[in-house]
Amino acid sequence: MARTIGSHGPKTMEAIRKAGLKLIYEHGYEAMSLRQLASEVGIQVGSLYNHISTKQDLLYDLIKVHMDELFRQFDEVLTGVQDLGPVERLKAFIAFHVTYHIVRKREVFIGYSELRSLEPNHYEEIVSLRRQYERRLLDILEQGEAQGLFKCGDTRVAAYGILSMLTGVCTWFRPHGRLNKEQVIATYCDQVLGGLMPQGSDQP
Amino acid sequence: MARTIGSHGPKTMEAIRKAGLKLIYEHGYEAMSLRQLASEVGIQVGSLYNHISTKQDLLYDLIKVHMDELFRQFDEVLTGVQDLGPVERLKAFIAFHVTYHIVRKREVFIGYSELRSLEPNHYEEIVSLRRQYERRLLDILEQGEAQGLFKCGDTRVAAYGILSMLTGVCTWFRPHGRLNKEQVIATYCDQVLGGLMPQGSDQP
Amino acid sequence: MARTIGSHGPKTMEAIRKAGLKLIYEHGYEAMSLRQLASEVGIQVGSLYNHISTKQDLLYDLIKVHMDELFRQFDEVLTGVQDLGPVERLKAFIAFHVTYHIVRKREVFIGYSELRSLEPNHYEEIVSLRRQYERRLLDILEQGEAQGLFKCGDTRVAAYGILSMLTGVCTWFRPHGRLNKEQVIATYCDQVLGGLMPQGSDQP
Amino acid sequence: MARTIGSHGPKTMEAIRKAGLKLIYEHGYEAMSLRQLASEVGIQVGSLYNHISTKQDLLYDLIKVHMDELFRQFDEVLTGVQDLGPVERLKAFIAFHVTYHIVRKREVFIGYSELRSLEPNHYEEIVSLRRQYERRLLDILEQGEAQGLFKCGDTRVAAYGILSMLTGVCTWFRPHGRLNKEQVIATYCDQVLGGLMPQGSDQP
DNA sequence: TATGAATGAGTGTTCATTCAT
DNA sequence: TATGAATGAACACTCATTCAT
Repeated sequence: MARTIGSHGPKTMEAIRKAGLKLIYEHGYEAMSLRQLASEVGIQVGSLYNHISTKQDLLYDLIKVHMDELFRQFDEVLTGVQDLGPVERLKAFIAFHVTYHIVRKREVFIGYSELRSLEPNHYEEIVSLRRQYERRLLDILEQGEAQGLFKCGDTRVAAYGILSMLTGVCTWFRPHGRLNKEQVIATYCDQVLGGLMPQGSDQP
Repeated sequence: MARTIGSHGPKTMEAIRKAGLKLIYEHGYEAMSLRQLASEVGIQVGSLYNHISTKQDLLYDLIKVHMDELFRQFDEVLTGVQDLGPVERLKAFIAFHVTYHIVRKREVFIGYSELRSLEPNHYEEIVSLRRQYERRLLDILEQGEAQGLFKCGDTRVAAYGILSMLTGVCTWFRPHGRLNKEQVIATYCDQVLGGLMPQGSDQP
Repeated sequence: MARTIGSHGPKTMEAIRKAGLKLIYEHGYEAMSLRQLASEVGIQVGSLYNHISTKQDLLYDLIKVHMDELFRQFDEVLTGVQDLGPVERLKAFIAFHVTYHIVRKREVFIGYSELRSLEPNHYEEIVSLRRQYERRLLDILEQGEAQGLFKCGDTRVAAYGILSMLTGVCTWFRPHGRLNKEQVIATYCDQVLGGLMPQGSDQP
Repeated sequence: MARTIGSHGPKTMEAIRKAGLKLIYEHGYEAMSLRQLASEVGIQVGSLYNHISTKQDLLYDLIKVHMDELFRQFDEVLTGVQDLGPVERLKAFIAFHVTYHIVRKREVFIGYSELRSLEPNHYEEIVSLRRQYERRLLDILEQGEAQGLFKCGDTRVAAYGILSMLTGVCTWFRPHGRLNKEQVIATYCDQVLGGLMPQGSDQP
């Protein structure tokens, strides 16, 4: 009984990824059982293995795809400002990072909270990607520091601080809450840039 | 002739708490098995139950004690500056928060990453305590805003941002790394206060 | 092409019920471990859960099916004498009850000795069924009493006594023992009916 | 710290026996844990072992003491009628058996329902005692049969039936229920003796 | 591709029993 | 005699994974 045109295989895989995202976000990787996952998808647990190889691989896949997408969107957005100065590029970074972390809050949350559930190989790979992403921000800060526009104290500490601050939105931002995305971005732009201005600064 | 000095009961309980802290920090609550825990402590798995009632209760106990200690130390430290202005109190808060999150990095990490592993009752209680702690910072920011010393955009968003930034240290700070605790505190004081200064300010 | 004839699922379930019946009869519900049960069936303990939901549910299932079968056979047998008088119907009841309790001695034994191992819901349901069964006998006795054929003293006490007497066979009757089933039935018919006859009883 | 006069040792043992009787009656031997028992008594579980040697021995002790008491009371009561005829002695037996099974319903219930929980040695001993007790009734029936006073069909079957009937009271009799003990005894005397009477029985 | 049944290792928890104090 | 802590085996149950159909 060969594969027919109407095969719902890809649909099933997509349903698995979606349900996996939801369940891991809600209960954590260790706490999510494949029985739960299968039930959420509406198939039997054995059938999962027609689509995934192991539970671990599903986790890796979700995180890897998220990281790839993070870089893809980053490049798409930041390319438009690559010729501008550090201040403009930092603003663009903030806007992008906050937006992505609001829109993909579950992927993002899993992407760092379940790192420790990854097997060593996968762990190393993803951590390396995260470092590359941090480097994107570090580059901006170092350039700004070199041009006398920023005064970071320590660029690495500043970068970690900024990333922590911005990433935090995925834990408290509510889509229809008191503030909209743009207001949050504006607030954080002020706060971050104000924090980096050399004394007597005049940020807008 | 009841409890003698040589009694090892309390010692065992302390060993369980210590090992539990370590293992949950390293592998997560769900991934830590009581067999691992007992083995780390050096007793049989059944013996754990002479000291804890359930695995869940151990988690709750670790988090609750940590929250209580957080408030206790906060009160101890902040009492000394309670009559000073918002700027000084914010600096004291930053110094305290960073210090606590460096010294108790494992308790702190568990305290938010394993919230979802708490049973509903426990969850509500701890989340409520966290909100009370956030309020401490909010009070400082609101007072500063009222006195025209801070310009937060939105005090709540600012508070979340500051907390995220400061809390982040527990994930990357290394005791004998490039920077010591005081340098990190100084850097973050500049960054946070700079971010809150209204006009072309000149924070000390 | 779903379930095929060779599928051993139903066979396994039947083997579990059979082995469960045997082990609970021999050792009691509490004393029977699922490891014993699985071993008796020839599968791994975890595989049991492809067929039963809990140990408790297996017990309930065994007792419920037995009670249903008791009523089914009762109706089948007693329907044939429903138009006859109380004496004939009591004889039919005795013959039926003794027969069933000899043929299904294990189900019957479990059915009352493990009642206390049932969860409250299940307990209530089964006890209610048992009361309905007792009522069948009570109806006969009351009708006989009303027609002046029986002199029970107290119909309820008489019914309990008769049921206890007849049910006892499942603890001592041996299939190829000194007496066969028909002889036991005859003896008990004499004894029960003699005990209920009004006339000629000259004991003080 | 030697044994003082006020030692409550015997009192503790008595409390253990009483609590054990209650808990085994309510939940069964297998289902009763020594922790439950200790808690009911108001001591720690380890302290039980100052009074009992094993859980099994407690069960044996409870049953053995009950059997001894059964014989002791039987002898006390039946001695008074040992020179009378089978009818009077049967009546005395019925009155005694019912009385004992009402007053000591828990001991009696445990005495047969937990037989299978006894170790082989203990099991054999108790079963042997039970057979001796049955023999007491058998003697009466055989003598009555020999004298033409009873027509039992089969004395052994009749004895089992009578014992089952009378023993049943311990499962349904309620001290302040509709009927008092004397009424039950009277009813069963009529029923049993009526069932054994030779003449006037015209049922086929 | 889906299913239901199987596996074997694992889970948190309870057990009767022991023993130093 | 009582205690609290320890033991090691056992418990019912769940897990991710496999595989014939």
